Amino acid sequence: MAIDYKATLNLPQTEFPMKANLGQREPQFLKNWEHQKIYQQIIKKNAKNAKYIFHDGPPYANGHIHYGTILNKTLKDIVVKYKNMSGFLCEFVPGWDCHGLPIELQVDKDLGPKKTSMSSLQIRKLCREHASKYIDIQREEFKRLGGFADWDHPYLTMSPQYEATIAREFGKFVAKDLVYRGKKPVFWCPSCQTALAEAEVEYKDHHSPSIYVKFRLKEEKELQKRWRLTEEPIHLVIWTTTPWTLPANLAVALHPQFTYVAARINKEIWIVADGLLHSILEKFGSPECEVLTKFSGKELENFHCQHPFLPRESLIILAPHVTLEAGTGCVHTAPGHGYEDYEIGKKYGLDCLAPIDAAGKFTKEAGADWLIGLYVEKANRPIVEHLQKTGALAKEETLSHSYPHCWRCQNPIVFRATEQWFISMEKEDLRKKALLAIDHVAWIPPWGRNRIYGMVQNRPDWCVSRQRRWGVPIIAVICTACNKAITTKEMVDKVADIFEKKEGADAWFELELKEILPKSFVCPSCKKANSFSKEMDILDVWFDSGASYAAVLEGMLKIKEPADLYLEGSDQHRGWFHTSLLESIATRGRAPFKRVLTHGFVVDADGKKLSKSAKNFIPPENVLKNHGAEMLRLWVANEDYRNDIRFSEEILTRLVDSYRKIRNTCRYLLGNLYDFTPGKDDVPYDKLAPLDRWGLHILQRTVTDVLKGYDAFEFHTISHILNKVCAVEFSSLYFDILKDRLYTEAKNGLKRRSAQTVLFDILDTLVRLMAPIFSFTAEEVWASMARRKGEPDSVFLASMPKTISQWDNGELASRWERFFTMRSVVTKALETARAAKFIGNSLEAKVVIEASHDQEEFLKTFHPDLPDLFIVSEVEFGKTKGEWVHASETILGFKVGIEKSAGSKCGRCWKFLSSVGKNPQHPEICERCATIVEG
RNA sequence: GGGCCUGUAGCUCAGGUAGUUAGAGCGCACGCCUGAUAAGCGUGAGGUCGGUGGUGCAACUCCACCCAGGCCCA
Repeated sequence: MAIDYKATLNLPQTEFPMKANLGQREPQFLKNWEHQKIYQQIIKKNAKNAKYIFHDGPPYANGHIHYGTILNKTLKDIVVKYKNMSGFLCEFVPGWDCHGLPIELQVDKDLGPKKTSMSSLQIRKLCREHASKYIDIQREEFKRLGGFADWDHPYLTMSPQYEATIAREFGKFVAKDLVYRGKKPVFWCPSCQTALAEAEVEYKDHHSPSIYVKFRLKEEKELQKRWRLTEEPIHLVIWTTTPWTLPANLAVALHPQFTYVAARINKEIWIVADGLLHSILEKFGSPECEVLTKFSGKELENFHCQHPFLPRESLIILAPHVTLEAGTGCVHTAPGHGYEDYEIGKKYGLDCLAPIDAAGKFTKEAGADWLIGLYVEKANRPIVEHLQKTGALAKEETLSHSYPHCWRCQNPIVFRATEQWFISMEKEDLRKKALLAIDHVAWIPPWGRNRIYGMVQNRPDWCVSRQRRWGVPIIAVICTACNKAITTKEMVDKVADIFEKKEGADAWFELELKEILPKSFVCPSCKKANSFSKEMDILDVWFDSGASYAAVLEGMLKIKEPADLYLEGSDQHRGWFHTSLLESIATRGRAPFKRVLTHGFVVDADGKKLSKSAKNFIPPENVLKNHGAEMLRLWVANEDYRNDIRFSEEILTRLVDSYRKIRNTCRYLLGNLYDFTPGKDDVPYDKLAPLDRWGLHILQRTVTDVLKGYDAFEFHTISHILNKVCAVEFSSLYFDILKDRLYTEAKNGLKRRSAQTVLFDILDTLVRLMAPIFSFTAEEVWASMARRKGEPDSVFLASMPKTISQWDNGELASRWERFFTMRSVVTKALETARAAKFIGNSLEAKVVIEASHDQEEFLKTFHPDLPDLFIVSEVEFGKTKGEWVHASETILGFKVGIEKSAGSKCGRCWKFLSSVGKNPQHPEICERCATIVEG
């Protein structure tokens, strides 16, 4: 009976499954990590090492995680894992941004009309519960991704300590006199009597009067002379759809670059934009028109008009927001009733006049008795009539247009200047210092510098007050006599202490002012009153997260220097990076970070933004279930996050494919190392087969490149490197050639042990390089492999591979490179023969090489391994003959012929050799195999 | 409308200071193997480098404009 020679081979053996089944198996890994407290172990292990200070930016505690947050947290996790495996102590304290409008609005919505009957404290309690709920949800979702962090001790901007820090940081601004109170127009609902946020505004169609109003020029005489006109009155004609804002008119704006005309129309001289003259004439029924002169808008800057019905002058100003889309090119400007008007008004030092009260009724500031007490919408009619009477009205129509309405009561709203709190950008040179600091920070990618620089350069003073309830209050009191707001550092610190010791910022809503104000406290402004009320505005949430450096790095981690890294999406140039910078500059005189890394946004296959309504993305939970978090990690690591990054079904499929290659590479390695014990079976470097040394060279080069990728935060290069090296150098070259040696050589012989030594180094190195990205798979491999003595149970407690210069052998590498070029000529020749069905398995072939002397000598240095290196049975040098000859196009004079190998097939190693049958004991196998089988 | 940025094979990415027929891995097609087997190996086909003009002897690479897309602001 024939002997079963297959049983005498050393075929790979491993329990490591080919199919990863990540969706189902990952939760077990997560449980193990949690059980062994892996994060705490890592931190404990590195406790004495140099710190790499990473600071997590807080996501908003509302809703579920999405691709954006997955991308962000995974990138952070890769950095933290890498740094910790590279000999640093890199802590990850995750955080959540808890206050703010979106949560309050959600709570509002859930409450419905009940809200009006609830106290601030009750609403705040619901907001707190809402935030807590989503913190728990998001925490579980983040954990599912395989990220390591101190999940049990996150920072929350609504914790009493954090709220106290926010208050104290605000106190530092107060102490430096950077905080002031001023007016700014906000959306205001007169029927709800409250300020509205942009998100609370709905645009609906609305009928408004549309009027043209003449403003008589004050400096007529001068211009009549300049333009050589007769002594007729000159009017600037403005257009508005809100006549009730005319009492607040302080200016008429022209565009600095537009051409204006002075034209005689209806026997009067009007000034309008040249570009609109045609449409104006049409509107007025094509009256006779004589253009008297043309001039640039710039010419009238700082001239004046008479207000049409108030004893006041209107300044003529220049504004870039003037357009030629509608109107006259002369824009009625009321800084208290429009944002653009406000902005430009500030430039010209105009007052922020808004002579209406909370209910939308004119106050005595309106300047005319007949206006006082009138509700704005109701004032339109009398104003128009008044204009008509005095002859200032040029035309009246009605217009249907989109107008802002209150989302709750559905009534039209107004823009109204209200008292707000600001942080000055100029005092203490805050802006200048921030700009200076920007150039001392490393921005990745580099254009981040320009982006934030431009924003800081152009931003207005920071409006930090919000007329809301869910946030940290602005600690200030208001004098009931003179209405001045007063805040001092002492006051703020005292309240902050109460926040910290008690139940947080809720305290502000309960405490009595006598608890914080000294008995003798007198209003510093009017010097007489000692009766005050509490300021009820809260701070902009961006102030909260901007204080995270103080609360988390200084407060929780006791760190004194700036963070090494902040890592967020590119929208944070305006958000967290921005406010963190401003706060740290103002309070500490330096940036809170040394390096800021930004990533782009997640878009679909066509580069379009993901949207729930367009349904242009796969829900993340589906990906988790079907492919596991590992595939999301791989996705994050595969794409160049400095640009927007795409996610699609096809991309996912490609990732699954490339994952399989890596996984099977690991499986091959594990399977062939089943009987190898590192430290016992290793072969020293100088005894290794030349090809095995080449393997180590490739490995060394891979280590260098991968570490470079990690250090430069260019993770996508790592994926590409690992992919390519596994597919090309290892799988299709090295591993393929190695099979014969591993399977057929003596189990404990030098040839096989030499190969295994290198395979072990490859596995031991790859698994570490992979770990920060392929976290689940690396841990799985680590658990399945034999390890050197003293190595920990988790790959994350092990170190990144060291570079071993002995392995880096350029001379050897170029020899092999030359060899592989020649080898590819052989494979091409084999392919021609195979295509013609001359051979199937390459072991059926004998390779005949016709080459120059030099080439032949070179190849002979690989003797006697040439057949194995080509994976054929025989190699000969000489004249090629027969049909299957391939001449190289690139290597001059190099020709390869394929012939059938003369020998018979060895029943064990499957090579076709003449030695088969020579051993009578084993007539079916070759001599080498016979020797091995006999032991 | 403004600021910052992106656009190279089906996918993900390389392509110093402009210089020969634009590269890689994956995928795809075809074939081989059946001792990594829902694996492995080989060969091959894919690109008017978003578009249009311009400056150069020469442009994926420089300039202008346009188109598409993203973030932020208005």
